[in-house]
Amino acid sequence: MKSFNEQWAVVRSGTVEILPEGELEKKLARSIQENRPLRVKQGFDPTAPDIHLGHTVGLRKLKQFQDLGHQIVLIVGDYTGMVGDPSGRSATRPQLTEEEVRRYADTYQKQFFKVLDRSKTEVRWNGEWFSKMSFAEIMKLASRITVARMLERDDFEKRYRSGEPISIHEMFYPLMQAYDSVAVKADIEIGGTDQKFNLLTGRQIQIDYGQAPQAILTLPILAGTDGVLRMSKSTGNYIGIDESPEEMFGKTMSIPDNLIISYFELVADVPLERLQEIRGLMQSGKVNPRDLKLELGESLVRMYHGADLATAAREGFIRQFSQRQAPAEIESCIIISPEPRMRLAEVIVKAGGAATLGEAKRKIEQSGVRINDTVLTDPHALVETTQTFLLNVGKRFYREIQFKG
RNA sequence: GGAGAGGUACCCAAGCGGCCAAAGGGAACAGACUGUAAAUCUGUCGGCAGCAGCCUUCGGAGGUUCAAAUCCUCCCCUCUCCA
Repeated sequence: MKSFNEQWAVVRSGTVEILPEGELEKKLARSIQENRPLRVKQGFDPTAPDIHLGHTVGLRKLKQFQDLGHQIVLIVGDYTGMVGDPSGRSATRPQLTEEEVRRYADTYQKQFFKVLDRSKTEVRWNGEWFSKMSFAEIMKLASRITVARMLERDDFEKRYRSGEPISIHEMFYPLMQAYDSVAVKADIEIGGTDQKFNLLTGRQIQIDYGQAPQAILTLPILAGTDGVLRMSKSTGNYIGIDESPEEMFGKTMSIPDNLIISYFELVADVPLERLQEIRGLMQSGKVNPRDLKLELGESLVRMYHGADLATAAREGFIRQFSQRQAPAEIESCIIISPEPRMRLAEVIVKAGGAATLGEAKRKIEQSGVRINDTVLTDPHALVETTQTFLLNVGKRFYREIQFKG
C-alpha cells in the first residue's frame, strides 16, 4: 500500500470539494494503519443505454481509488432510476419502467468496466434492498428529513417558486441515494458537484441508522461538446465511450478551445507533467489549440479503441476535414435505374445524401455536391447511369455510386 | 369539486379572420473564411414543381365564412391556484 502522502495527492487531485476534509484524511490514515481498504461508493442510474465521457469523470476517480487498493462499490440504480434524480433539473424526469432500467443497466455495466477493473469491483443493484422495503420502513426513512430542508435545494426552490410542479416521489430521491450508503456501509461517496445535497443527505441518514457518516468528494461537471451545457445524452452534446473512433475523434475536434484543459484533466490519460505543460502552452498562446485537440482526440480514442485505431482516426480526420480529401474507405451504393439517365437530385436522395428532392436540389445550388471531384451547381442536372462515379455531398458524405438496370 | 392558463413546424416561441408555409431564437444543413466538424459571415431550413404554381400542416372532430392557426361547438391532453 502506498504512503499516506502519495495517496492523498491522488485522492484530492481534480476534486472540487472534500467534505469534511479532515475526516477523509483521518479515514485514509486509519485505513493505511489498519490495512483495511475504504469502501468508496458511487451510484449510476441507468437512464439511457450509453455512458459518455461525463460519466467517466467519476469512474476515473473510482479507478484511482481502486488502484490504491480500496474497495469500489458501484451502485446500479435500478430503483432510483425509476424515480429520476431531480438534481439540477427544472422539470420532473420521466419515470423509467422496470424493463427499460434493466435493459439499460446491462449495457451500462459492460461500459463501466472499460474504465474499472471488474474483478475488484463490488456491483450492487439498489433494488436489492428497495424492493424488499416495507411501507413502515419507507415511512421511517421519510421521517428523517423535513420538507423545509428539501425545499432549500436550489432546483426545488426555483421550481416551487416559479410554479413548476414537484412530485412527492422526486423528494424521495435523495433519501434513496442516502439509504444506498447505509446499505453498503460506504466510507466515501463521490459524485458531481450537483450531487452535493444528495451526498450530504447520505451522511445524515447514515448517522440516523447508527453508522459512521461517509466523507464526500465532489468532482467537476464536464461540459459537453457545445461548451455550455453539461454533457448529456439528452442534449446531444456528448461523446459516448462506445462510439466509433471516427465519431469520437471528430466530436473531440469540435469542442471549443476553452474546454481543452478540462478535458485533458478530467477524462484523458495524460501524465501530470504533460498536463502542466499543456496549461502553460495554452496560456502563452505558443501553440495552435487545434494541435492540442488532435492530441486530446488521439488520447481519448486510444483509451477506448487502442493505439492503432487512434492514429488512424487522427490521420483520417486530417485527410477528410483539413485537406478536404475523400476518406480512405468509401461505402458503395447500388441504385436501380432502368433509364440511361437519372436526375442528380434523385441519385442523392436514393444514396442517402439528402432526405428530400428539395433538400438535394438546395445542396446542389449551394455548391455542396461534387461528382468525381467536380462541383455541379445545376439542380436539374442529369447523370448517366452507365458508369460508376464518386458522389460527395458536403464535408462528410461520400459514396461510390453504381447503377443496375 | 371550483377557478384560471395553455397545446403552433426538430426544440423554444410570436401570430389571434385575408398581406400566413406561418415572425424571432436555437438546433441542423450548404458555402466562404480560418487554426478545426471552434468562432465569424452568407444562404437554406413542410412536400412536389425547370420556379408560373400546386398539395399537406398550427392538439382532435365538426361548424360559421367567399376566406380560419386565428371565430363557434364538442372532445382529448398538460400545467397552476383554491377547497
